[in-house]
Amino acid sequence: MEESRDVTIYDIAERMNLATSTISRALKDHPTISDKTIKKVKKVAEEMGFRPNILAAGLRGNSTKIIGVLVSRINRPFISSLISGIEEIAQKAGYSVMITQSHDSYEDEVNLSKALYDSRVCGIICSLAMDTRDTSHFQKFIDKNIPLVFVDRVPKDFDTYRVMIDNYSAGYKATKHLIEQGCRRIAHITGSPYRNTYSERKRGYVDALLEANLTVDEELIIETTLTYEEGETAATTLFDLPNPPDGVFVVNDTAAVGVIQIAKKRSLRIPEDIAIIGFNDDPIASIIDPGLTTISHPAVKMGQTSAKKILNHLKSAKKSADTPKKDRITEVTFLNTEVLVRASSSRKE
Amino acid sequence: MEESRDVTIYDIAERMNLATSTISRALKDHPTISDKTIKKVKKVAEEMGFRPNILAAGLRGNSTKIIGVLVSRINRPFISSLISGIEEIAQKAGYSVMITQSHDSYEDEVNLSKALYDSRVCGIICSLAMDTRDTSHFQKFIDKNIPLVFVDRVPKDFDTYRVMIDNYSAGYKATKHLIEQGCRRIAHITGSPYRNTYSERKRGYVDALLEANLTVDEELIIETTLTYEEGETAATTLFDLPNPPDGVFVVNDTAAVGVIQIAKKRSLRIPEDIAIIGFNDDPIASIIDPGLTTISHPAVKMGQTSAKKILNHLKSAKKSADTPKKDRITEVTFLNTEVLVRASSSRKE
DNA sequence: TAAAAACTTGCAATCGGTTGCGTAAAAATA
DNA sequence: TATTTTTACGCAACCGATTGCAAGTTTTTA
Repeated sequence: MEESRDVTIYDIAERMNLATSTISRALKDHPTISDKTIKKVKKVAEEMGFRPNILAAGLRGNSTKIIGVLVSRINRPFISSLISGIEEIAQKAGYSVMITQSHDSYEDEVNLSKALYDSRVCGIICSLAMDTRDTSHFQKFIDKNIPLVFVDRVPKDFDTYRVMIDNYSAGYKATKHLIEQGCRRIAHITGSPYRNTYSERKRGYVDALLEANLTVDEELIIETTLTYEEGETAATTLFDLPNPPDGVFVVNDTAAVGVIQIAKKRSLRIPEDIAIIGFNDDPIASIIDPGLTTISHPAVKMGQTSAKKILNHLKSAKKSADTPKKDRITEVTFLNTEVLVRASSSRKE
Repeated sequence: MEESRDVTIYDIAERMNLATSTISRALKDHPTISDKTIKKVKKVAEEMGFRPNILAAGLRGNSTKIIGVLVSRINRPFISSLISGIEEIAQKAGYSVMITQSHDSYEDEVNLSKALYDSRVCGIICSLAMDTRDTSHFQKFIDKNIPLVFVDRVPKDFDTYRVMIDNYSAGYKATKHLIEQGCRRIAHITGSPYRNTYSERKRGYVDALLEANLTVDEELIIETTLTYEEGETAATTLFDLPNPPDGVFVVNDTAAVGVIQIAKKRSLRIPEDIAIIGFNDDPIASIIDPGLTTISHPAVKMGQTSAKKILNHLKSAKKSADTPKKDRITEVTFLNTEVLVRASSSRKE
């Protein structure tokens, strides 16, 4: 078992009687190296099985080709699809992805942001933890001109890239759909009001109600952590009301499924007695019986878009290395959402 | 906007009139440094906001504190839970996780294994691509004594850590369960025979049939890529048979759900006409109606276990740096599986 | 043909911890 | 008090690629 040392540019330089600087430049098509030399170097490098030491390059340049990802939890349909999209784009461009999960804890988020920073990630994509209010721990990325993309769960007061859906409009559409199905007393099961995703959807919900001259009953608005169990609990509370709702807009499918199960257990007819709409279009939405009407949004595409923002930023930053434009970036990308009507809400043909 | 340079051990050394070597050693409790000095150095480092440059350390030691992960696809319930478990353990130990997905392509797997190797990961956890037959691209990790863990989809002829379930026994249990429910003609929808996960389950299936004196009908064994759609297709084929099955053992829940949907569409009674058992206990299994009987296995725990194998290996390797034990490692860890009986197969009270 | 311009390549410092080896200082032993 | 041991720390090379600047060579221009 030979401890064969990796071949370095020094080995190539020695073999070719050239300087390491020439090798280094030739390998990345530096314009001051002649085409002949470039070709020869590349050929020899190939022959010798040369693979550049990423760490050495990173140390020198004080940056890696790693995109950091910071999300609440990996094993959620939406998040894992998001990551899948990120990884796909990154991989194609020769970048790697480093994944971390905050478990929806602000404290973890702060620590992980530091860890990613220390890892010299070339960019970071983050979806905020449920209880994050202060986002100053991300400022260091801005200061170092490291591209930062907030995706889905974004802060409202941070000038940087944002990739998201129009939550207000989605909430409005969802609620309006229920109204169109004849619902007059629509409940709303939501998450932390600190997260734009939920506060905005709620805003859309409220506006849709008001527009239809329906009253907004605080009793019908329940704040939860959006688990399946909490969906069940919220549903129980709602159905036990003296004047129960005839429609529910739940901000994620997991909790919405909990609502369906309770409704079924109580022999409520869906959608006749209670129409239900969820959010995300998780796989279960199309599997459950009745099919869950939901708001679909392109998770994979959101990931891809986020990754592209990072890559583009890096590309243009390289070009304009001379022009030290340090303007604050405020680029918000909205991806489309769609009401996916299924049986849980279709009262009409 | 000050381009405040990061503080290095040089800065600390200068401030304290000590050598960088002393700082470096003090920060990691090297025994030759006095406790007084260690405390002082740590205090100053803390004050100055020192954060070690991972790349520099990695370059020198030719290794990082990154665990590489190579899986088929991230956005699958089983895989994302697996990764979640890995990340959790890694994070607690101060390690990072680099994720890549082969998309079930052998070629991608080869390239990604190289990329992870080049990234100087300190260990690698892999679940093989669907069509991987040759695993020699992993040999380089062994040669460099980089711990390699195969998880779930493992090769049969590679001496290294393996974390998996007893697929044979699981397949046997699943089939036997159907037999106990009175099924006499049990179909089997499986994946690539090159993957241990599927070939072993099939072996268990066959043995369970033989043991019960049931005939093994090749017509009832269908090989697929295990998507929802292929589950539907396979079900259609089976149900169209002149002598259709009265039970189906599907090696994943996704395809099993496809089977259920087709059965329902054809108004077959589940489980009276056709009993169905899946594999994985994906979230949909408990949501779908009827509930899908399935084989559960601890995805998160498999991830955790895999990560621990890596960490333990690194720990013991550090201790026995003098004892250059290079024996081939063949450590197989089996995690438990369980038949989760739900409505899709319970014919009896 | 001489001088200027353009093209190629080399030199050497740099990034920031890590570590083998040497040595000064303090403590233990003779 | 002299000598051996132990303790504590410093020196300097090292990991491998990158890059500003210098310098040599060739081509172009006057």
